[in-house]
Amino acid sequence: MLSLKKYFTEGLIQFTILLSLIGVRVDVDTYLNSQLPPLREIILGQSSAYTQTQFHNLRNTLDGYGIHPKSVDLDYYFTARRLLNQVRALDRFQVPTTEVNAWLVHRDPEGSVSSAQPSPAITLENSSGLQDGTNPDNGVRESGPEQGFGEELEDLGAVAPPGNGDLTKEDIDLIDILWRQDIDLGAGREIFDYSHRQKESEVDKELSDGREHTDSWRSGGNETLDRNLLVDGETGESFPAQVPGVVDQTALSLEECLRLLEATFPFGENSEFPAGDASHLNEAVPSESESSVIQSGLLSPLLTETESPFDLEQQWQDLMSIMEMQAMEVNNTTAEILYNGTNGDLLTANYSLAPNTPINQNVSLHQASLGSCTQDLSSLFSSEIESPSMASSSALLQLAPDNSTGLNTTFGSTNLSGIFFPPQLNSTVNETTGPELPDPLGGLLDEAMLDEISLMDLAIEEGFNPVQASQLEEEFDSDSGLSLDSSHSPASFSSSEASSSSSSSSSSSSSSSFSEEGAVGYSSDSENVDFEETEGAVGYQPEYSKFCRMSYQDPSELHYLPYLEHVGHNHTYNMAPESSEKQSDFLDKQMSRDEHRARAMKIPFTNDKIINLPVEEFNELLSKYQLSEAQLSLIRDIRRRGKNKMAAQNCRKRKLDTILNLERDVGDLQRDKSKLLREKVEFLKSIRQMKQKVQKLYQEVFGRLRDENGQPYSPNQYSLQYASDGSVILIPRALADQQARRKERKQKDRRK
DNA sequence: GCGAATTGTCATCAC
DNA sequence: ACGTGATGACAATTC
Repeated sequence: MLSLKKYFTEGLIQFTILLSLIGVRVDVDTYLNSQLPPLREIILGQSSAYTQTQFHNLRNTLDGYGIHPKSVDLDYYFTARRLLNQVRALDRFQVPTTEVNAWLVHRDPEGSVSSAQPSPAITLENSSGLQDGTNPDNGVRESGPEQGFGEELEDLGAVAPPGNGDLTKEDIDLIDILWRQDIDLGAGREIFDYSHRQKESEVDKELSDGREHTDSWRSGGNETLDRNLLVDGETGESFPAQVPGVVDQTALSLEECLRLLEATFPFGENSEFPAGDASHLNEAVPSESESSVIQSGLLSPLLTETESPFDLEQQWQDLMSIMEMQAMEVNNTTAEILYNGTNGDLLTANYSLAPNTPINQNVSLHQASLGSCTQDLSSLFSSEIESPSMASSSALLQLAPDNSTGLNTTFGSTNLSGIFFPPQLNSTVNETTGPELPDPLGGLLDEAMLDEISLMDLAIEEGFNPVQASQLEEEFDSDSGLSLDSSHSPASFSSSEASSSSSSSSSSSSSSSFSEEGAVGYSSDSENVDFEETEGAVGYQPEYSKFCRMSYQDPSELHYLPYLEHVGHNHTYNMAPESSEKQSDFLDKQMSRDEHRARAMKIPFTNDKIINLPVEEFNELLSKYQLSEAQLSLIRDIRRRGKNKMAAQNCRKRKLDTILNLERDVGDLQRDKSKLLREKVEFLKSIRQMKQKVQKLYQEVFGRLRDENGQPYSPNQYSLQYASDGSVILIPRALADQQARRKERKQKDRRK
C-alpha cells in the first residue's frame, strides 16, 4: 500500500505537471477530492487532519453509503455515487471545476506508419468513442479483458460531480483512452475500441439496450466524422487526415507524455502489463525524424527496459531521474556537454548531441515552466513541432544564450588545447577526456583528484617543473581522475526533490519558484488545498495564484456556493440500521476533538464554517444564534486552533521545501565546483603542453644560432629571452640568471 | 512497548 | 485593537 501510495501520488503529480506544461489545465483534485475518499486515503495516507475532512466528504458524498477507506467496495460505491450525482445534478448550480483547453487524442500522421492498415471498424468505433466521450450514457458496458485500474479510473470519472459536467467526464474518458491504449498494448486492437470501454463503464445502466442497437446508433451518427479520420493501426487511435502538423505534433506530445507516465505508473496490484509492453511502447513511438523531443528524451530510458517489461520500480526511477534531469539540464547539461565535447571537437560535439539529446526537450520544458501555465499549446510547441526539421538547430541556437558561460569556458579550454597546439600535442587531452560521453549529470571529482590537482597547483607554483608535473599528471590520468562522484549524481537525489519548488529558502523567493516550476512546486500543497476545498478552508490561499488550476478554486468561494450547502447533511436515512450504526461509530472516530467538543456543546454550525468563514461573516453567523459564553469561547478556540492547524501544516511544508531547495542548491554547487575543477585540470594540461612547445621551439631556435665563427652557442653560457618589445634576444646565461633572481624577489615581495 | 515520524496545540511575534 | 499568519516548542497521536 505504501508503494502504491507513493506511485499514485507522485504519478498524479507528474501527470498534472506534464499536462500543465503543455498548457492543459486539468484538475486532478476533481478526481480525488470530494468524490473519492478511498483514493484520497491512498494518496494522503491516514491522517487525522485529513481524515477529518475525509470523513466530512465521506458523509456528504456517500450520502449514507458507508465506505471504509481501507476496505472499499468500489463497484457498489461508484455505482451509487453516479446515480446519486445524476439525481442531484437535476437542480444543481454547476461550477466548472475543470477547464480543458484542448484535447486531441490522435497521433500525427507521420507517426502512423500503420495508418495504411485499413481498419474501418476501429475508425468507426474510435470516432464514436471520442464523440461519446461527452455522453457516457450512450454506451453499453461489455465485459472486456481489462479489469485493471483503468476500470476504476473509469468509474472514478463516472463519479465526478455532476457540477463538473461534461468536461470532467471528457477528461477522464480521454485520459482513460490514453492509458488503456498503452496499458493494453499487448492486447488486441479491439481494446482501443472505445465503445468497448464505454460499454463496460455503462453496463450497469443500459444492460437491456444491447450492443447492436448501440452500434447501429453510432454508425449512423458518426459517418461524417469517420470519413475524415485515419486510424493508427497499432494504437487504434483515429485522427483527422487533414489536421495540420502542428496540432498533431502537439497531440503526440500530449499522448507521449501520458504514455510515458502510464508506462511508469503502477495502477494497482491488479493491473496487468502484458509481456512485451515495452516493445509495443517502442513501436508506438514515431520515427526519430518526426519524434518529439519528449519521446527521445523521456522515453528512451524506458525503452531500454524491454528486457524486463515492467520493472515498475525501475521505470519509476527512470521517470524521476528524467524529471530531475529536466530540471538540471537546463542549467548544467548543455554546458557540460559542450565542455566535454570540446575536448575533441566543439562542432562535432554540438552537432552530434543535437538530434538525440534532450536539449530540445529541456528548452521546451524550461520555457513551458517559465511561461504562463495557460500557455497555448501551439505557442508552446511551435518552436519544436511546427517545423521539426528546425528542432535541432533551434536547440543549438538556444544553447548559446542559456549557456554563454559554459560556452566561453569551453572556448577558453579549446583555445588552449585545440588552437594553440597541433593535434598530436593534444592527444593526451583527447585520450584522457575524449572517450567521455557528454555527461548530463555533471561529473564530480573524487578526493583523489582533488589531491592531484593540489599537487599540480604546487608544481605550477613552484616554477612548473615539467618532469614533476608530468609525473603527477600521468598518475592522475592513470587514475582516470575525471571519474564522477556517484554520490552526487542526481540518482541519489530523493524523488521528492524533483517535485520540490525551486529557489531559495525565503518565502518571497519561494513565490517566484512557482512561476518557474509551475505545478511542480508545492505539490503537497495541492493535496492540502484539495481537502480544503470542500471544507471551505482558506489555508494558503495566496499560493493559489501560483498554480495553474487556481482560477476557480478559491475555497472561500466554493464554500458559499448554494449546492455545497448540503454539506453536512445527514443522509444516512437510507441505510440499514446496523450499517448506519457502524457508519456512525466510524464517523465518530473520524471526528476531531474539536468536532466532538462542538457537538457536545451543541454548536449549531459546523467547525468548517467556524474555521473558514471570513471574520465578518463569522461574526454575522455568531450573531444569528443565541450562544452561551462557553459556546462562544469554544467556537473561538475552534477557530483559532483550526487556523493554526492549517498554518502549522503550511509552515511545515515550507520548511520542508526550504530544506529540499537547500539540498538541491548544495548539489548544484557541488556540480559547479566539480565542473570548475575539471576545467582547471584542462587548463593545467594546456599550459603544460604550451610550455613544452615553447621549450621545443626554444631549443630549435637556439640550436640554429651561430656566432661570428659559425659555431653554435653553448646553452650553458647563453640563453634566449623575450625582450620587452616582443623580440627574442640572446643574452649571457649569467645575466639571465640575475634577471631571474630579481623577478623572483619581486614576486615574493608582492606576495608579502 | 518503544522510538521515530507525524500531527495538533499553544505561545508568541509580526504584519 | 483586532485578526491572522508564521513559527518554535511541546504534546498527542500514529506508524
